[in-house]
Amino acid sequence: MNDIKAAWRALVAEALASCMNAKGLAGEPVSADAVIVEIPPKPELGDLGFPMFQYAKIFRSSPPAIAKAVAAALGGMAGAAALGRATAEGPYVNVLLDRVSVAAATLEAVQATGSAYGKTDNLAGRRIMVEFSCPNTNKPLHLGHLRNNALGESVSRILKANGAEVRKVNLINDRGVHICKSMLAYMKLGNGATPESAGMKSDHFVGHYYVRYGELADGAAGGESDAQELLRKWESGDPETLELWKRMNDWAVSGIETTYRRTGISFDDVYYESKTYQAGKDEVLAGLERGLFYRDGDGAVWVDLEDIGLDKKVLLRKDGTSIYITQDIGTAIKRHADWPFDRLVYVVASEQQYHFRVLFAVLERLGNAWAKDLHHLSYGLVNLPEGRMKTREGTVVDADALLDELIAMARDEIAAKGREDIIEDPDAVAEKVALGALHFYLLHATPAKDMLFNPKESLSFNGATGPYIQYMGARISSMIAKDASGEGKARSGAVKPGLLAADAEWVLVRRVATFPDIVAQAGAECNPAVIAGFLYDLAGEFSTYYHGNPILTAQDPDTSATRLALATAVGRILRNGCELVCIPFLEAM
RNA sequence: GCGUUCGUAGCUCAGCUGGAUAGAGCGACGGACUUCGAAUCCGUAGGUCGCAGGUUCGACUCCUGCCGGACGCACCA
Repeated sequence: MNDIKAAWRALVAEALASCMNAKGLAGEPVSADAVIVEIPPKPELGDLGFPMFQYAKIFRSSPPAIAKAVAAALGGMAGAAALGRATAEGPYVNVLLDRVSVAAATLEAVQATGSAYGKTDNLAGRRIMVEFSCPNTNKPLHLGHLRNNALGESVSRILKANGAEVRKVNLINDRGVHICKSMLAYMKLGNGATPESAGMKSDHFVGHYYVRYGELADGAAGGESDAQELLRKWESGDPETLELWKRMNDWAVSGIETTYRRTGISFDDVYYESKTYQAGKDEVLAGLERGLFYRDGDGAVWVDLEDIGLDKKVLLRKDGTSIYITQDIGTAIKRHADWPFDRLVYVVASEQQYHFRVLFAVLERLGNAWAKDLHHLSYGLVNLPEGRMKTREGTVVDADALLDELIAMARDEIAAKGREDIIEDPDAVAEKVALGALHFYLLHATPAKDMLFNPKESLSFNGATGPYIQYMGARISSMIAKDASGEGKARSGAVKPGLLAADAEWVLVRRVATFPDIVAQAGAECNPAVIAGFLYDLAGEFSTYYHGNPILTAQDPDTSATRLALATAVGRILRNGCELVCIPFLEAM
């Protein structure tokens, strides 16, 4: 649709120029890029609209008068007549596209490209690394991670659909005081238990001890000196400490990986903080030697960023151990060496905006020219009706528990609708419906905004939800299957694009034709919500359409065949689009 | 205090680089299953787009100020 818009902008610019000539007006000709296109609020007004307000000064006449002149000029241009019809509507020049040719071209494009329909080459040749998830190994994933994972995976798929070479990376935060807390609790309260002996998923097992750290003397007192002490033993390489650390980390990581698998999330490469923090220390010390940083009286290393509106920040503690930002410095440098990227996107919550501004500034100061290619994709928190999720208050929405609940609900829904015997594997379908619901919910809102998760109202499968979109896909798949088995009239008819020119069909044709533009927009903005919203609109329009327009049982075979071709194209877009927002496409549900 | 960000219907969210009457879903109320799958569809009610200025032919959209919320400004991660 963007190409059609571009063509018409050029035509309107040409028409404006000829009108200026006709009136003997001097001045800069209007460039096609400057012409504003929009979609008229009502379909009957046209497919494209061009406001004429801005030309009133040049023409020294009213916008409606200009619109009439421009529409008349367009009417006399052979190039325009072939593409559609221009009319003046008040201060606007509106264009009615030639529906038949657009419909024919769109259906043909969808059919010819199939799973590739919608892809662009806007980012061709670009290497983009996307970092997301980044779990701590002291507890299982929660709802906030699910938003992060969905965003990271979806953005990666969208960037790839725009032609980029994408590398998805994870960073496991497997060292630090918080890890030591769960280790301490396990040492004192664990009695040698294992996830197997306790009958718990291994990451939940580790998280259980992290919570129980509060039962220890130091933990209950709000102190953490014993954990700091253990961290020092860890950094000095104490064998016993390392052994326990490795065992507990393996439990945590393998449990978290299980959650990734069940949600369809994957990575091309995984970095471990325990392996990169040392590199960060080295970089900081090298920067210190070069005079980029300074050491205070206590021995801590600082960077002064006040000249660019940031503060003075500590990069190394007085005892020489590294902190959060230290390892991020090392990790970034290592990543660029491993896989030189044109862009690195960090999918991290908005609460860390300041951290990333500092990180990028430090990396630039260290002389890394690619620091300008670092991008923080900031997203808002997932809040609960009672406020923020807090581990201590037990208000954290656990990822696995939420998934289990959604799956159970989907399973009940399938049973309630009496479809257990119709679909092949109800349990597998229930899982996919649950994922569709979860991912649509997490991705339909603009990333930057905080969002509210109200369990009672959010776990619905009706209305603007993932399952609504999946349902339309299943209905279309069902129709296609019936046609293939010989039901209906479509097989005896021929596809006639001329039959798609009516308003009802045109709504869908136009929407389908817009899909590549939507993919491009989502890629440019790194915003899956653009795709999610589009899919919901398309599904809704199709739903309205097929309620009022019989397809397999249409009056005549040609109409049936043509409508089925349209439905097939819609199904294709739903399938391609769902892939981009991590919503499983279902043939039946 | 400083910085970032958000404020659209009772609730959850859309609203394209400023443009024609601000749109959905949920909830409420009323309709539609002997007919391609009712996880659906159709209709009704519901908004001075936080407030006040400014820029503009035109502002939900841009600028300023104020009010309100969230987050950050740790030798925690």
